[in-house]
Amino acid sequence: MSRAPAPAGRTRARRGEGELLHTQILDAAEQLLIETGSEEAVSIRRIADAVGVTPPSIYLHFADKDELLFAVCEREFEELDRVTEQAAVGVDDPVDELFKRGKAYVRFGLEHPEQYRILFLRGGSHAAAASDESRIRRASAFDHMVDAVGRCVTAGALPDGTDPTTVALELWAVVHGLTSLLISKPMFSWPDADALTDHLLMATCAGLQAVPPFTSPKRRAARR
Amino acid sequence: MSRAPAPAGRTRARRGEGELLHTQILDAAEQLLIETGSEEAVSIRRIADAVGVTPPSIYLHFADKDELLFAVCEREFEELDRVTEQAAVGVDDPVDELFKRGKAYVRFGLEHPEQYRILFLRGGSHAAAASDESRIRRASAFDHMVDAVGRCVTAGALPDGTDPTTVALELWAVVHGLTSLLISKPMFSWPDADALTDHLLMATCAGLQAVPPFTSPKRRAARR
DNA sequence: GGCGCAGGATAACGGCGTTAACTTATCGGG
DNA sequence: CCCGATAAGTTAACGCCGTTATCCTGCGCC
Repeated sequence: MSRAPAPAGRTRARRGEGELLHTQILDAAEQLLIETGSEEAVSIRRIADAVGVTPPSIYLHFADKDELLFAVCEREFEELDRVTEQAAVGVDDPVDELFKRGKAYVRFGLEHPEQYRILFLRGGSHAAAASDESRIRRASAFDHMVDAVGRCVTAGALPDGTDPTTVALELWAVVHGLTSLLISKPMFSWPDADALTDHLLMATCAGLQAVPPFTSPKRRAARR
Repeated sequence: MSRAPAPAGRTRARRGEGELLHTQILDAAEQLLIETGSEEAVSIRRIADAVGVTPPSIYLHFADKDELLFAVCEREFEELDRVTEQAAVGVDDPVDELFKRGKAYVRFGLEHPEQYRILFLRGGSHAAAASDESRIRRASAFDHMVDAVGRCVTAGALPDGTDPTTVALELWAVVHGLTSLLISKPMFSWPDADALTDHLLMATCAGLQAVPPFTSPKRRAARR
């Protein structure tokens, strides 16, 4: 695993093309992350070597390592949105659409475990600031899920008074729980992931139809 | 935040009492993890300083840092079992018991976020080998959950033919999904965590009662 | 043709996990 | 009573890491 001594072919970018290195860095980091399958194996120095540049040059384009890794995964997860959208095309039954989206989500997470870990299983430092609501929403996969839940409500498949955002959060929690457990406990003797996702989503949807919608406890016990 | 220059009071253990340092290391690591709330801030050197010993001495008692951190959290999560067991005492309705256990799980995770992250949100290297099924089961909180689901089945609250282990996995995924999202996306504008847990667990349980039990897809489509 | 500045490179700092080799105190046995 | 074996550490060092301050260099415009 000796660090490759750089492609050596790189020549310095021309005047306006500093942005070029930016995407080259992202590409190299992404490939390293996929090849090694481990975040800690992706070091600034390794990325720099892969691009054919010295480590400090990275900092001309990214504030720090966290931002770089997050940018890699943000790019990767634009594909998550594409995949889940793709899974929903041509599906008429809005509840079935929830299934399809959920299954596509789990499948995608299992196919990109290390990126999934970085995006969703961290918290520290500025990563927390970088993963705030605005960025999650800009990824838009979540918003699309909210819309799909909304269609279930208007179709009468979910009770009146249901808040689509809350239900989307709940469904997100379900598929995220499955995905992250499957990723981080691979030694566990799991049933078939796809069938399990199916069953749990079916149960959850059936349950959400049967129980009264979520209400915030704001005044359920007025002021303690 | 200058590293404390060691309590300086420590004197070398006597002949048979090498194990003493073992628990002192665990104590110091646990306290550092709680104080700083971040895994990366807990370094071997800091732990050694806190105990009043030099870094290599740690390796007389732990193979590497992963094993140390995991040991810390394993200890912490024996308390998870205690807490969830406590939440279940005196609860007659077996389905209500599932609720109580789930809520206690989420609450515990939110109160010990960094330990939760280490135990459940990693995967790399030997950590994967260290978190295999046998160790999860020895933590026994999961086994207790399986038993609780079993009681629901025998009480008729869950359909005949239900596999308690599968349902326990599903419920685990639900509470784990909520917990880990709440931990790693704190900036998101969440509804009240307790009420959300309540609602999602209620829906999931209602759904599990309503839909047919999980069946493995072994021959659902014989050989592709 | 020279000069400003974008696009890098060099060198270094402090911290990290880990290892090899050495030291020291304790304790059972002669 | 002392002595050597050995448990319980220490010292010194290696190679990696992220990051910063500083310096260089050649493209493109006047």
